Amino acid sequence: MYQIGEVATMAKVSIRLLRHYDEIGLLVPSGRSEAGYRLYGHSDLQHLQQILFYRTLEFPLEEIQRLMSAPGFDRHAALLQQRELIRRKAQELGAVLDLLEQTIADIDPGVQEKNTMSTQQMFEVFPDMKQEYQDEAQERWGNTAAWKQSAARWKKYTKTDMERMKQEMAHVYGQLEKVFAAGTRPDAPAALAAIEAARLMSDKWFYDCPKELHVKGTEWTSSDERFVRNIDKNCPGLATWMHQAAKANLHP
Amino acid sequence: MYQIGEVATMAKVSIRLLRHYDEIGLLVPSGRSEAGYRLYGHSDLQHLQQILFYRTLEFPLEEIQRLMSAPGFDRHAALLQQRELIRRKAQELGAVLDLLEQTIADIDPGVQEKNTMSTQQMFEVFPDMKQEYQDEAQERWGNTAAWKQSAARWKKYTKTDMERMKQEMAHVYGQLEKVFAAGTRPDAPAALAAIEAARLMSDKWFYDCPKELHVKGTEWTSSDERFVRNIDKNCPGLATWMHQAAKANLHP
DNA sequence: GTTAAGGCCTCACGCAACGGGAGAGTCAAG
DNA sequence: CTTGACTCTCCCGTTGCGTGAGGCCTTAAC
Repeated sequence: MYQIGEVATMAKVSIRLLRHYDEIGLLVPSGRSEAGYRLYGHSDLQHLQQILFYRTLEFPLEEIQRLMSAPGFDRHAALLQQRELIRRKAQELGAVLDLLEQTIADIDPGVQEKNTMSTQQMFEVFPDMKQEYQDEAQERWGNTAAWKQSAARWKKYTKTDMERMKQEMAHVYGQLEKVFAAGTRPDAPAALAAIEAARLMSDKWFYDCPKELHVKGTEWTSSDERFVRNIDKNCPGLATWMHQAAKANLHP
Repeated sequence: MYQIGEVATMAKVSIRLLRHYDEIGLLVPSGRSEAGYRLYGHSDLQHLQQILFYRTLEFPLEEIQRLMSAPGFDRHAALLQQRELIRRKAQELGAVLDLLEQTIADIDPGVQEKNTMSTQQMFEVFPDMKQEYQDEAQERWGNTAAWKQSAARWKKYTKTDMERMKQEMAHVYGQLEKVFAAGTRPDAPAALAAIEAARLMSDKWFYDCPKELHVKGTEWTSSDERFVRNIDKNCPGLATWMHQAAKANLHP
């Protein structure tokens, strides 16, 4: 367990930043000392590292928070994606470099050759960092309306809300795993009950989720390796089974 | 002459940003239409490009403004420096990439090998963007105290102040050039008067500038090719001559 | 014992760099 | 002469922290 100052020097960030991340719930230290000192464990450090990776990609903090505490978040997959995005960012920097070279060449030859560079050229490569990468993350999720709603709701959740949500989720997924592990067929009543509970949870915490959308949702998660790996962690095949159950639940 | 919207689409920035840059005096369009519409000329576009380069390097706007309207600012030199800095930034990104690879490798092997990565390693490479590059720009200037004071003063200057300053500077440099062009020796009374005027101007607009510091200042500018090129633009040898005059002015 | 030096805590305000309206004038086209 | 696309000037809101102020904890030195 490290104190806040140690973490700050290790990660070369300010103490204030760590406190800020605690305030907004992005990185809540896993313990407190008797005197109220923040105590960070090793998992917190991993968390922080993740956050810093996202930050180099200029993700807004809120986005980072949503991503990292999303139901299907998988560290390994996230790292792979980040690698990809950082590669792309490096390429962009390369483009800027090229533009610089060009610009230099354009005004270099001695006194004052006429500017041969078109106004289009002049600005072609500047990174529009604002969205770019986030959009990518969203595409994977597919539906934008639902996404936005989810994002909007997250804003309002307090820490206690989050706690409650986590508990509910654990319970619902526990049920699903139990039913699935028992070999229940996805159109059996017990399966339908469990999947319905999952749907209602999505509806409550994330976005309006009618049965049709839930079918879609389970389809995505069962076809995206990142989610599958996480959902199937304890129960291989669960993701697909959930999708089938959701379909069966359409016409009970 | 382009309207604000055209510039915005060309440079892929928001209209609001352009207005903001106008407000803070960073990029004041070179004209206005009768109706008060901002009109941007080609030089404004060049200016904007410069600004965007600096912004990719995450220079604070105020810094950019100071640099670009500094007495000895030279576009070509600036471009060269920016190239260097962007190269460095690309390297940093590369380092982050390496760290990502390492981290991935560290948790990849199947189930759960123990984390072999030290906490130091975990954070070694994250760019401390805050200062880094600006410091570089400052080093060139040498004296930090004077620099800071200069920076502090700039904050308070209004546009009209800037106008007045430009006029004064033009006048003082005009005098210097005239005296110099006449072949006056740097220790002649006319030279001393002109250099003293220059010193007082520095003192007034930039930072407390006793004669000793002015000697230093002229020494820097006469040994830094970027300034020399600008000062000597019309009068080759002026920078060095000013340095000598400043020395002579120590003991008039 | 106490006292001084760090490190930590919680407010709380401040700041940069814009985003996003509101309300109103301008300008070409139909 | 009106409509739609642009533009203008306020002015308030937001994100991601920086920077104290004022006060408690802990340790090491006098």
